[in-house]
Amino acid sequence: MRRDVFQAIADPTRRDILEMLAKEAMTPNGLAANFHTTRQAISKHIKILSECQLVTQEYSGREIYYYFNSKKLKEVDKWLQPFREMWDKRFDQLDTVLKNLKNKRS
Amino acid sequence: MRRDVFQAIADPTRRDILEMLAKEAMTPNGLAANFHTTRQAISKHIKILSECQLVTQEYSGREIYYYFNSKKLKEVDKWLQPFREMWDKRFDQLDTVLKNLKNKRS
DNA sequence: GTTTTTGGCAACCGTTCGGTTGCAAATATA
DNA sequence: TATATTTGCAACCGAACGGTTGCCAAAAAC
Repeated sequence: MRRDVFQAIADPTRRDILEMLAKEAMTPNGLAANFHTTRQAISKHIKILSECQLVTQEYSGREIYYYFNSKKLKEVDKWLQPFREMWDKRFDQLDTVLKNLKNKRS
Repeated sequence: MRRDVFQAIADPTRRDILEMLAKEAMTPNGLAANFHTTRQAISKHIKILSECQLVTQEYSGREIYYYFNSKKLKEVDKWLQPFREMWDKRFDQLDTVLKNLKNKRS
């Protein structure tokens, strides 16, 4: 079972969940109310997000509030970095991009 | 068949392929030589990358050179933007992030 | 104490995924 | 022309994915 951030954000529903949790911590039921699926389906998504630490939890009686953890998204940002330079700056080809990738591998 | 950039980069082999193509255009055989799988497996990955326009192709006789298209990765970058502000700047919580997400939805 | 609400867990189902093998088409080489 | 190389396509396989239903435990409400 591969479980990394890239795979976690591959699903559009999970991306929506992350966006909602970024605004405010929510319970599984609270989240599920915003989707056209069952609570269990959402719970499965939450479990995946938890496993790669994109969300954390906090118990409050019988309710569980899930919190978004932005730090883990850094991994994606980091991977994106060398490519970003390809469209960001004046050079729209290799050059420093190439160097960065080579350093990365060494 | 859902075929978007997020799903395309979910697979580690495909991310490796993109990094290689960012350095230089390559043929399926050339790419496959760098992996411990069959050429056909790599071809399948290339097909997926092609379908969401992360790579383009150019024929040269019987060979096909695949090129990396960085522009499509902007979609990921764009989605990441509001979250990036959560770890980049002084505020490590909502605020402008919240605003950005709300504008995005409207 | 009974009932309702919240939420996890397990089993199941159809589909997709990543991979392999086999084959055919097209180009290059002998 | 015969042969070898490059590549895509189709069929198949086991595993994972996304979803559902059913059930049970714990906390809250009555």
